[in-house]
Amino acid sequence: MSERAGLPAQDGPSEGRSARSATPNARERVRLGLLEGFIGFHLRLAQDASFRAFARHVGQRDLEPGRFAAMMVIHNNPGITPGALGRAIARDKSTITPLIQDLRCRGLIERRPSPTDRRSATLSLTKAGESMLCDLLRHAREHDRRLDEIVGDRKPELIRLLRQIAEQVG
Amino acid sequence: MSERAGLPAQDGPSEGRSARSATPNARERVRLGLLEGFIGFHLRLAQDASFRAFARHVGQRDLEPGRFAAMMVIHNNPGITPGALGRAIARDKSTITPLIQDLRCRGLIERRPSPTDRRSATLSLTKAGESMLCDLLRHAREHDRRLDEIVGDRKPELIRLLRQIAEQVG
DNA sequence: CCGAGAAAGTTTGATTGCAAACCAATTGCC
DNA sequence: GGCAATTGGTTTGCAATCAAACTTTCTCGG
Repeated sequence: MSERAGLPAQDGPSEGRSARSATPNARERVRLGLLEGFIGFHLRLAQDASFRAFARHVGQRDLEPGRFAAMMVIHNNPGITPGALGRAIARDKSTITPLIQDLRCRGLIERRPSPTDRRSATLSLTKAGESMLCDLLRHAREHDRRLDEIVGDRKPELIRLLRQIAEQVG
Repeated sequence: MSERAGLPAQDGPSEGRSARSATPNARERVRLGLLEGFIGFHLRLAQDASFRAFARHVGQRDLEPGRFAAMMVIHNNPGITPGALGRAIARDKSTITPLIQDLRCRGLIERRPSPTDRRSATLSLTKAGESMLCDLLRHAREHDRRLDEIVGDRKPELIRLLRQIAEQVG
């Protein structure tokens, strides 16, 4: 490591505000040092910001990004099992159980015993689930359009990179 | 195994490789549908994978990504306040409090009352903290090099995009 | 067949994180 | 100077996760 071990100039002990809860950013010069070059760090910031924005736009109407993704996958794969769903959206199976219960309680999905495997179950959207999803999709698109604006024509490349990271960093 | 329970499985460009633990092979075609085009979704998958890999490489030695980032920032900004730290790494202030206590308990950072503001405090790494950070940095670099391989020469562009997302999606 | 081991889900425990309520100190405004 | 509004931090409550233990059911080799 290096960069600077003991840094001299300490531009006034913090002030302004920025990243989180409030305003864009005033002048709060915090040095990130090597962190600046870590992809993982920026991934987290971006994901966090995106998640938050999504929750604001869409979540208002009773559904956060996670649930939304789950419903999308179930919609596209009616009869999918909880396990496969978990793998598709990268959630542990123990996280899926309560998620399913929640969606079921709200009458959005149906869960019936698998005809071929008595341990397992199959999931599908209910009528209400379909229409809720349809509604959500409108807002989700709107949100993603915001992201699209930011990345512009680099979107395909960005997604390609992100997917590679997700798949290959193992 | 009756994978992909009832789905008609066809063209879908989504050749879903398993995401989470286990199931390395087992061709499991889950269609993501529109989700495929959502940047936010891929951000989450990538961030999750990255986080996990980091934790495996580095975290083994008692420190997860979050703590590491915090220490990096403190290292680069000795005397920083908890609030400014939180904004720098995008963590709520209420999350910072216990984090600081934890690092303090381990003797990695020091926390002293701010000379200028009696509400606030200043943070800095201890000797032990510095050497621990130095040690972590080696492993962190190694981890990030893995990411670097994946993104190749698109790294600057990727980071630029991620930062724009983090900043502008407010 | 039968038993060993894998796999699907659920349960439980611990961690991480946000948000809102709260307290103390500071700043601003008159 | 004095009081309201703001800001820094802490506390508390709650949601989302993961990991590991456990139960039931499947699958397979012999």
